[in-house]
Amino acid sequence: MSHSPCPIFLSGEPFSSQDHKHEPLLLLLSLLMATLNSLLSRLSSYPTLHQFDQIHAHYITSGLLRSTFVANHLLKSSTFLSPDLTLVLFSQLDYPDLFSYNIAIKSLSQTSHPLKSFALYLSLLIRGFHPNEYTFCFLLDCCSNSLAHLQGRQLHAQLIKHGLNLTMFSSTSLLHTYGCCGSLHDAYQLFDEMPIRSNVSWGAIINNFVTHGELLRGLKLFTLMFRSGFSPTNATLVAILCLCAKQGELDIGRAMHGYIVASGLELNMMLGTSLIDIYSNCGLIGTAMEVFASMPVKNVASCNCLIFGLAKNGHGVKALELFEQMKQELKVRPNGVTFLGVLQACTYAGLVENGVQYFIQMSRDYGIMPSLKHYGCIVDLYGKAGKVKEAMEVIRTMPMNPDNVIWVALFSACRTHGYRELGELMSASFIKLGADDSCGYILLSDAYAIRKRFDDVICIRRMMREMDIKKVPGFSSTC
DNA sequence: TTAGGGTTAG
Repeated sequence: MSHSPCPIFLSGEPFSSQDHKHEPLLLLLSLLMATLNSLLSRLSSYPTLHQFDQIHAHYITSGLLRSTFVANHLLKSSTFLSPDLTLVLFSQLDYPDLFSYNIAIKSLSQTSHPLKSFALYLSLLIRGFHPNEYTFCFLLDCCSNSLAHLQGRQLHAQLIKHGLNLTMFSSTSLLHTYGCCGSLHDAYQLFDEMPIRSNVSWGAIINNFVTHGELLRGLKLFTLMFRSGFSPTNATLVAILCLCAKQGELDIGRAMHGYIVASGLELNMMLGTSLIDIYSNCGLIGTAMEVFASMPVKNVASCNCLIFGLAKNGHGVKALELFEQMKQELKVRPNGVTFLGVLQACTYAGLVENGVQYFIQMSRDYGIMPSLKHYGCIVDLYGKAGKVKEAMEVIRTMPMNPDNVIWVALFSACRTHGYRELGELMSASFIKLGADDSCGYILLSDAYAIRKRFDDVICIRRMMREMDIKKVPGFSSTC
């Protein structure tokens, strides 16, 4: 341990190494600090609740907890366990300092009521503390997590008041908060005024535009970032790739892929999975498979992504082969999402029996309880195969209420496989329930049109107009 | 003397 001349505060009393009459006491303190350092180092990694409780108890019995510095270490380590635990500990502090307040505010940002942190902010001001950049970063996290635009603006004013508005960390946090609250103009203005920027601040502003669907503006900034001498972080690349996958921007996705290869970046889980998503969404399933094969490490998300890609590109059997490979060769444990992909693959390949077996396997072998989405897949599996009665039986026996998606799957099956009257009856009941999903109306109107009941078709279409229900136009994401 | 900004994936 170092014998720093820095005063150590125990019970509020400062001792200095320069004070000779306290030499025996200092020796004792040295021993105490050695023990303390050893204990603090045990807290520096991720403690288990049991370890935490042991150290907490030791601090209480030894009286060490009366030191705010020691209490702060305990407070910090409690954040690895639960924000509620941190807040309880904070409430028990007799003399919290700014550090303690900051940790408590940070913990509140991770709870379901982040804006309670403003009461702590007020309290620290009343106690005469001067908030620092940490305080504002954590408070802004609270605003971002609760989409509190007004409070974000109030903090902006406080930052100006405390002379911290142009610093890197607080500006980046603030522009992120503005972005989260949809205030892209404010975010951009702030970014524009920043005297110094980092690749994180570039990433934050690009992410703001990209997450709001403004791919071109994001890309413009992406180019500008290179010109300013900054390189994108993985987070920035993945944000752009995600939007490319969503919007079917194959050329941009390919250019990003080219950049990743040229700059020698490792195709990690995030980047690899995003590329698989783009290529499979754009119909280039072969390239998606090549990307998957070139990934040095695969996890459940990358496997799931390719299983879905194969299924929706009409390679149901290959998707099931990958599922088996995932379990046996890659030793990756499937999750609930994997089974959604597997069930969809069975539906597209018409493998009803296999699908039912996988549905059983999911809970029996992996302990995954089927969700509404899994039941939806089974209804669709039976429905598309013309087994309408089995599909109805699933709906009758499932432990939760069916949603619109499940009803629409059943209506479609009725229409496709000749159960027209049943489909009409269900669509009519669905509409009577006051559903605002356009599918029920469209299916019923189609059913009437097939039977040349055009007066009824007009009636349904009029109802849709009056209730302002619009059919979502079809679109293709392939290029 | 302890903390920090963006974090993205079926």
